[in-house]
Amino acid sequence: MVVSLKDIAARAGVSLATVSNVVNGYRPVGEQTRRRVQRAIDELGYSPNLSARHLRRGRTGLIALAVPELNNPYFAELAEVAIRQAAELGYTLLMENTAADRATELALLRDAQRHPIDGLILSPVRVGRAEVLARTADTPLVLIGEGVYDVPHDHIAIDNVAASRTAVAHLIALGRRRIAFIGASPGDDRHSAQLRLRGYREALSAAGLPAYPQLVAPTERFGRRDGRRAMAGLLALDEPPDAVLGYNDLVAIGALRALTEAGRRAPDDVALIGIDDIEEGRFSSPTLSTVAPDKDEIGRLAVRRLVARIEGGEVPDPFTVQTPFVLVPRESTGPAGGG
Amino acid sequence: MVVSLKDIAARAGVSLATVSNVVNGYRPVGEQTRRRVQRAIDELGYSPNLSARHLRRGRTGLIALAVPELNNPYFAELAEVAIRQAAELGYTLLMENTAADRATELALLRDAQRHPIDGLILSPVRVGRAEVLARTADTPLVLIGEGVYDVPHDHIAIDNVAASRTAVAHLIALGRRRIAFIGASPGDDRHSAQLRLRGYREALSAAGLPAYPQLVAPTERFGRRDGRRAMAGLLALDEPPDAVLGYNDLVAIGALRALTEAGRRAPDDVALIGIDDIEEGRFSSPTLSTVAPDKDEIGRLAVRRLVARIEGGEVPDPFTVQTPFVLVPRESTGPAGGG
DNA sequence: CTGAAAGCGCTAACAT
DNA sequence: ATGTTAGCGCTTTCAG
Repeated sequence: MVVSLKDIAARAGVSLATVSNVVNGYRPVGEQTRRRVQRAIDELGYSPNLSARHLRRGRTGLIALAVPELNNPYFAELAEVAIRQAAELGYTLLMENTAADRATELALLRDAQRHPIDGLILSPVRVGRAEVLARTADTPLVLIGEGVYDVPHDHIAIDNVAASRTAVAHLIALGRRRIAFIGASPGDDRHSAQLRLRGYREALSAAGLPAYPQLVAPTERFGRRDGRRAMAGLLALDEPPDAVLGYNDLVAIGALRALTEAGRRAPDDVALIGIDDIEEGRFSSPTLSTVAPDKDEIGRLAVRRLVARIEGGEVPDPFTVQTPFVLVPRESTGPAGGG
Repeated sequence: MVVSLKDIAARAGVSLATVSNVVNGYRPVGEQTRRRVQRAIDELGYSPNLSARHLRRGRTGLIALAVPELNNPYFAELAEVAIRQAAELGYTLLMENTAADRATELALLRDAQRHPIDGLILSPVRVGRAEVLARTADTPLVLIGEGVYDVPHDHIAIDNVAASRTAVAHLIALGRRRIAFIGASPGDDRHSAQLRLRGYREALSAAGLPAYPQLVAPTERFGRRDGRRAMAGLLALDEPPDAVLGYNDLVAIGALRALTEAGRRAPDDVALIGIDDIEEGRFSSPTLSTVAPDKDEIGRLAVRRLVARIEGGEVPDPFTVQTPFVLVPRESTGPAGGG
């Protein structure tokens, strides 16, 4: 049987409003009354009907985190943090998979999702500044992790250009000279791929190294198999690279596999580095060097920011936060022969 | 601005009920009327307020998938399938992380989650038959993937005993004789760990091989680092194993890393096999042999079954489905020296 | 085929 | 400190 406020009110001999106040603490309630109501609640096992509450309040208590791939451990790790933070703030977090699909991202921006939500955290990869600016939906929006800048929304991201510059500088410091980049975006979209490519070029140029176009390998998507295929291509060159930056750790791990299959070794023949710091990279052989964003910080900040927007009040203007990152050298770029 | 049924009704000059019928198709509507209403809907950009609908219908359109680790790629892959299937059936799927915590699992069984849901898919690891039987909540429940049998609920799982028997038989067929199992559950819970251990023992016994107790390594949890620690322990034995079955792929990958760190090789020194067939195992070096459950089937079936229960109608009695699995031999158990 | 109206359970404004 | 009540937006029964 399902008990409602009314049942509690009847049992405790008080009005609906009083029960509601005991439950929500919106108005003070006398100690005696409170106890009686609480007892009725416990005895009858009442829990509020959230649909009714939501209808009345105009809010659902639900926020969504939309990411391009659920399967990517980076996003799984991020989701874990975000879910916890959301729960702490009294919200439930819904995972949404855009599958890196432009239409899906646009639909989300338009608020056209199946379930009503109070706010959206979006990791956009196929929409850019223009589409975000054109948005008319008024559900609060927080952007994470990609390169859509200068829009009137909160945005939490690492500095993609600096991250990839750091990675390449590390390779250069180790004496590598023919450095490849795997995971350029073939089209105009996937903004972060372009930013990471830019960082790669900047690092080369800063070191006075030539940029060989054939060492920039585009990929369709950004998973392990894409990294493997691209690396196989690079190894088939007359002069293969002596180091590789992968767009992310997954791509780098795919590249590592291609290397192994070709009978070459990292870091001896080719040094490898990725970006993301997924746990997998700590257990590969060799372990994978990477640039580690602060996932905890990103996840927590995104949720807190969004909830602040939803609940209104004294919220500063939308702003972009660049969260810190650190270089994590591991075996795949270690001194050759180390291992 | 937010448009409601009333706005559409006014615009189209019809009653609320008619608009509702155009939207839901619950009763037939005249062609003329339908067109007029549809135009109003398009012009004003109406979309139903789901909180109101849910309040009225007594359902939320939300189902939850509760798993012990979001981070485990096996569950991420499963979630991806389940989310898609749910969407196809008009439901939104909520991910819930039990963190393999008994209290959390019990709370879910009691329907004590933050958000109201129409049904629950649970992968229980710390509760057993008794707790499930004691459940009084009437939200439909589908169990997946673990060893809670003979309860009046739908249950989708592989045959854990058979799966691990198959894995060990494979190792034996390759000539291995000192076979270890990593990932025994230290306590009484984590039922599936016990089932897989049983399969391991059955396979040894069927082949007339001795079961060395020191080759059964318990782990606290079931991640990569647990596998690594346990393997390091096994390698320190006077007579280390010549093959290892990991409770799951993650544990096996951790074990593989420990092997590499110890300067030994798979499969030459120790053959390795896991269970789950996560993508990571196709890219490790060596690639990881495994027993592959049909994740697509499990995810789809679980959701379909749950939705059938929710929507009532002609639903057969609760039943257990054992989904198929296949042995996937890869390099980690390949002929020694093969690569 | 269409309309009127009740009411799902709750919160919050208005009374007392 | 507590009670009364309108109404959130929708579905669905009852009338016509």
